[in-house]
Amino acid sequence: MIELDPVTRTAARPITFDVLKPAPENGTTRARLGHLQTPHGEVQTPVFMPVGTNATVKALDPEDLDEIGAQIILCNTYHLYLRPGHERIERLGGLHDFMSWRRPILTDSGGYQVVSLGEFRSVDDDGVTFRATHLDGSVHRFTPEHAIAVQQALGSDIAVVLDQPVPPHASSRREVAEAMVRTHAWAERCLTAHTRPDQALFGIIQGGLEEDLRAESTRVIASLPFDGICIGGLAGDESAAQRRAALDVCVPLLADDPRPRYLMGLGSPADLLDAVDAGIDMFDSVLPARVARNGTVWVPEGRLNLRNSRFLDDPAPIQEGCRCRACRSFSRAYLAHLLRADELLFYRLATCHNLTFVIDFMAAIRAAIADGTFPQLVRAQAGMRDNRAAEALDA
RNA sequence: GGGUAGGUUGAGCAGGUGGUGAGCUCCGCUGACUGUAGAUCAGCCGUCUUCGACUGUGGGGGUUCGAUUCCCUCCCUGCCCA
Repeated sequence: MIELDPVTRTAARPITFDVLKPAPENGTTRARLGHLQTPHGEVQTPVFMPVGTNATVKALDPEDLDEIGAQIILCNTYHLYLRPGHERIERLGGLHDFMSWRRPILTDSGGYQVVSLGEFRSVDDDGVTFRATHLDGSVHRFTPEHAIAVQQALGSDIAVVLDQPVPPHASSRREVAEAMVRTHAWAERCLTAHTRPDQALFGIIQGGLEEDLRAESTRVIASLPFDGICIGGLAGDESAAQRRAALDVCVPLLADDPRPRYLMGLGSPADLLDAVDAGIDMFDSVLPARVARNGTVWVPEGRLNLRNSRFLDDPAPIQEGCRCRACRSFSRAYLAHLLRADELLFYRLATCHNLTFVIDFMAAIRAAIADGTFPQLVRAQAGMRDNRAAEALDA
């Protein structure tokens, strides 16, 4: 049963996005406050989405995610297609039931694997052929239509088109242009293939670091009836300044566009702040969780590497006043011990902390936008560097 | 006391029967990580003046141009016998 929009008499969109507080007219910032309504609940933006590639945010369960305050998570189409299989998940009641996560889910299309599995795939105009090298080496074909079919079977709230990102520094202008044109063609094919009425579909802007290509891609993708606009190909090896320059091309062209803007793959606090300032509403990244598993935790002053011997006798929590389960109960010394002993609890606690840190950081950003102090927040954090915490400890 | 197998850089090993032992794995130290082939990866891990140099094969002595290697002796460890 498809609900009809009372005004347009067309099928209601699966999601709605309302800008609660637009960017100020005076141009000091493009940061804005938004509200996203999905079939599985609402999301306050700007938002950070933890990544749960294999239908789990590594080391956490849904109760942990609720406690952390995750509003929406990202899962991966390619990985779930390979294992356990999208049809199996569909038979088992869809991705939400399967993983027991009741809040919204956005699925990535497998487009990122075009880059990350660069050695194990080939791209042509019709799609991508992957070799599942981390499993059995079997060969799999992803076309735009297939990527949509898998995501419809999974039943995510938001699906994403198959695209072809390119690594910014390893690609010539011609390669960037070719991948962009292909991405545009695939975007249209995804729109045609997509039929699930309770699932939104986002398009993806590409164009590398070439200003004119970014602008062209923005215009093309924005001209299509997507429910949201992703900006892809940016959380790679480009500098913060290059990334900001690209955003400053894309976002102004979307100034009058009512749809949410999602910058794919960004996750460090400094990067998030800058991108919100540039006008981005949604983010995802493996960074906070991966970095946590590898021993680094984030604090307001920067980062702490719990592998460092200095923490073995440190009775303080990771971050004084932090509400996460690691900081509520445990010392840095205990966490440093768990890490050295390869104890599994470490991964859960460290991940809880970093995700709580990022999610609280986004909440602080929203609060600052709401009360008009966001530009001050940007200025206050302008010197934010990753090694400041270590310097503070040494001082 | 007799026999036997050993003693290599924090640990565990490899190698080496006259001509370069700094090789590996742990441990340890440090760094990286951004739409997850990542609870992973990289560098360091005897000393120093560190693109190199020096020292180092249980201790001492001997043979030799040259010894980790051959000889003598002592110490230590495991096992077997008494």
